[in-house]
Amino acid sequence: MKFLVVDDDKAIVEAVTIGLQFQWQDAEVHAAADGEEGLRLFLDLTPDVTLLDVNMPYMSGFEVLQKIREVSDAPVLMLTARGDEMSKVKGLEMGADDYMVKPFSHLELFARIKAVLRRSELPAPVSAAPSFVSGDIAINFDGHEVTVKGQPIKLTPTEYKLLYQLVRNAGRVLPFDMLLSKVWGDEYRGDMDYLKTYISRLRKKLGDDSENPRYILTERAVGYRFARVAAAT
Amino acid sequence: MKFLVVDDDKAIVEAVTIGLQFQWQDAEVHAAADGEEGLRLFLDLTPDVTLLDVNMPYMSGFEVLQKIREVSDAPVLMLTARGDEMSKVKGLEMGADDYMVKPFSHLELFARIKAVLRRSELPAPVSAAPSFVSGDIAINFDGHEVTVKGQPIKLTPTEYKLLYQLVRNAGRVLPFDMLLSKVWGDEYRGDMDYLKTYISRLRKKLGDDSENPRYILTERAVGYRFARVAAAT
DNA sequence: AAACGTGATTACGGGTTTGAAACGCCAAGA
DNA sequence: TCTTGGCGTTTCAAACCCGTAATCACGTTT
Repeated sequence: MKFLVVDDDKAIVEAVTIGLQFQWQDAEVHAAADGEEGLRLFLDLTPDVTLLDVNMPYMSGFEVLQKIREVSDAPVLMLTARGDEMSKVKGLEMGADDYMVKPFSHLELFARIKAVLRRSELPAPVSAAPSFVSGDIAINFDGHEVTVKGQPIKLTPTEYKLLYQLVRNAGRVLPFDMLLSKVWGDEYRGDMDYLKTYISRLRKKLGDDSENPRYILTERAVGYRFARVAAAT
Repeated sequence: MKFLVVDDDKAIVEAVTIGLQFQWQDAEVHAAADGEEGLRLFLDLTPDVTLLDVNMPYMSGFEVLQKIREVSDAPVLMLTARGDEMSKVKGLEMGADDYMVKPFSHLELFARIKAVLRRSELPAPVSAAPSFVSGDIAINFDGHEVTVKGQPIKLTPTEYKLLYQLVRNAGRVLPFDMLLSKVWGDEYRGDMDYLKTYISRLRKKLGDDSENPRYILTERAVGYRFARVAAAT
């Protein structure tokens, strides 16, 4: 879940950021301190939810909201110190999804964000096409599906996680320690035994030959690298 | 536009009614003075928007909301004299779209109703989607009707919600925690027992074999996935 | 009042995955 | 050629994960 927080009050940004990361484990929070920067980040990042302060230098929250609504229907919650009616009504009429007056409770903010997300979360089109293809291997990340020469193969969770890390960084050498910490956890750094075992299992399932590997290449004393191979026609 | 106002304070009902009729010329406003009547009217009328007071005789607004959410996703705004945090958060978590504390400005109320309507009317593709078909299974989202090989089967509300989540994201792995939070609520994250039981029941009713499932596939240690199957001709 | 349907919990069995160790092989350097 | 460090493979028992049946509590219906 990607959030954008636009507010010139650093204390608020920080507090909200921490709260969001606590509520959504996969929260990716970006922050902007003024309207212009906020709009730029919005266009760049296309966040899932935007929290927008009204009173800001350079460009007010209303202006930012207007620009956002010209190109996007993404959920926007306005935050403001002013509690007056017309400001609220104006924000909502302009297309904001909710409007909160500072100071607000974090619990309420999160509950309102969830309420808005419930409504706006479209069924997010699931593409049937694999999201990664290399040689005979195709991977659909949405469905955790891996096929070799069109045949689906079964991977255990750990095998999948390892393959995922390799493929995500295809073409780049991943140091052993980095793979260990990403797949097993930080405390497993240096424990080559796991890696050796699982790389071997992966190669077997992918039909790769360690003597002459096509996919998982070994960089001696450094790490592994997933080969970027032209898709088989 | 059909509204339902549930509140035991006649003055509020009357004022809101007049306001609604002023704002929406084609407004059709129904009123109920207590929770039971409110629920009954809701089921009878299927209003476009429901305004629900929390403190009412016989059946609290929370109870009414819960019952409503078992069968419908229609927009609900809670109204209350109590302004305390937990009450707001509870209402929003239970599926309310907004939560206003009395006394409130009519302008703000209408602005919020409009904001909620904007959101809830958009997912036209969902409600318009005639039905979902996969293999021998056909689902009519509008009527909550599910048929297997042409035979209609009865699902309990919880079973339906679970199936709905799976089908809505057919082809995508849904993590256990996500299913738990969507079907039972955020506070149930980690409680695998519910999921296991209901998945088992669903599979039985759908005629699916867990050893070799056609529809609900298990991604060990990750989640469940509804198979994307070509419709049986 | 009794039967029923539903949702919430618990307990248990079977299969799969994982961790850990042992062994084997190759390549680089002495 | 020998040695050693670095990587690959296999094996097996313990741990874990999932499916299902059984039970309980509660509210509704007959």
